[in-house]
Amino acid sequence: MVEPHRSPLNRARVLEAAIALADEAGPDALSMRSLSARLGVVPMALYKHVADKDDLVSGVIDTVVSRYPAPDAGLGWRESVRYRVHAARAALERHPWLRSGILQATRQSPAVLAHLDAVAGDLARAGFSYDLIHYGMHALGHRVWGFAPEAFSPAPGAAPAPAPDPAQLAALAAAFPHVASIAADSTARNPAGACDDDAEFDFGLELLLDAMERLHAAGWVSR
Amino acid sequence: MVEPHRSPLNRARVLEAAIALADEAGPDALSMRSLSARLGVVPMALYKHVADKDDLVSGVIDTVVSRYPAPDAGLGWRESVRYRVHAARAALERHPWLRSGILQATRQSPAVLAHLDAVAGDLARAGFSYDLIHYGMHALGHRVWGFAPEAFSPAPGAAPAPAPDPAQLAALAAAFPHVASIAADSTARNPAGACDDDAEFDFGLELLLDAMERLHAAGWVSR
DNA sequence: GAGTCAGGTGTACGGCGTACACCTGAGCTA
DNA sequence: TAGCTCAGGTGTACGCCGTACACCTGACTC
Repeated sequence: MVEPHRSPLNRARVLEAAIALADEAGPDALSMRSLSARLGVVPMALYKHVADKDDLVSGVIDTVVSRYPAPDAGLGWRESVRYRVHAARAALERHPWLRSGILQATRQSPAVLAHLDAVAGDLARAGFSYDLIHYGMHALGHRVWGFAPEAFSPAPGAAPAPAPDPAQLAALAAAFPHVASIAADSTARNPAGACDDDAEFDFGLELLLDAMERLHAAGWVSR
Repeated sequence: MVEPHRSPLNRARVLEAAIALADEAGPDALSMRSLSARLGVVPMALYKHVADKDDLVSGVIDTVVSRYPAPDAGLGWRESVRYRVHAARAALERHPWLRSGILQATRQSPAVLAHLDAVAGDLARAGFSYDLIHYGMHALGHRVWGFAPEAFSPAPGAAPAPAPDPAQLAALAAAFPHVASIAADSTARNPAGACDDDAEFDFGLELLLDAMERLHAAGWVSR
């Protein structure tokens, strides 16, 4: 019945399959049941390799983050941090579900810690105080993972603008004039209509790096 | 059998009960079934007042956000924005589940739009260009909702440090020296040990407001 | 007095994570 | 060689979830 000598599962193969499944079908499709089906195995078999669902997604995050490339050693702190953040952003583009995974996983993972440690190390080597590094990284927030903390569209995979009829749209513009003006200004500048995600992301990133540079030079101390 | 003339449900009462339930038992306990039980009604009855679960949580968010107080009209743009952001933060403290709700809800809500519009309005009245307002609010990100985009502990309600044994801790410190140094520096400054969330939040907020002020004065334009 | 209809009911389906008992076969030891 | 251990896969079951669909009921209208 069983394939002769089907090599036994292990954690790495489970995680790899989970990544592939999420890539193909999105984060919601990553269930213990569908994953086990993909591996030709019964759902409970996964629990021999993974403590629970949370451990699974933490492991997936860990696997992906552990593959972030490292910047050249010779780079300045700013280029180095930027490189790491953009590397995270690039991974996010290849695995859009990563965002929800990072938001969902609760177990701390070595690779995740290593990424944070590396960013902190870039700053420490440049002479930043750990006090400033600490506060600065909190200010950076999710940006160190390559995505901005969006206040607008919480779910980036949701319905893409349900074609609002003009009357409704006019009412909206009247009720929320400033939001409407932002939209108008934005489409005037970029007729394609959508936000320029990359530009906005880099705007925020450089803003914060600038600020940290200035505070470092000024000998900032907390409180 | 039924209570005589039990007043019929309506959307507002459903949302109010949902808020109370979330306050008492957390966001995970807010299910259609438990909510209906609380209202003495069968689960499907809720669907007469709410389109689906997502509509429920969107409605809850809308209700809470619509109660954010408004700053005095005479305030400067900076005080006004700060007031709104801190008002959101205060609401978050009263309803910790709000964070997960905001992250989870996908339907756009009038109150949410109004909050964003109000912040944008504060800036617009001070003469900021909509271009800068747009980019600036993206940089602010979730901070306009009163919570920082945490890169460290994704789930603020999770296990509170599982008392790691010293050997393990030393190994961690060796593997992640910069993270360890940050922790050491932080506990040296604040023997209580924990991060000073408020100080970190305000640090990031003021950083961004400073930057926006400077860019505005310099006549910044995107691209 | 018949019709409409808002609002509450009951049943059911298909999904989820996972506890628990069990089986199986390879590898070791006596 | 007989028996043991034990890692790894199985099968069944439970309790939860959101919600589709058909139904009932009682108030209000023409």
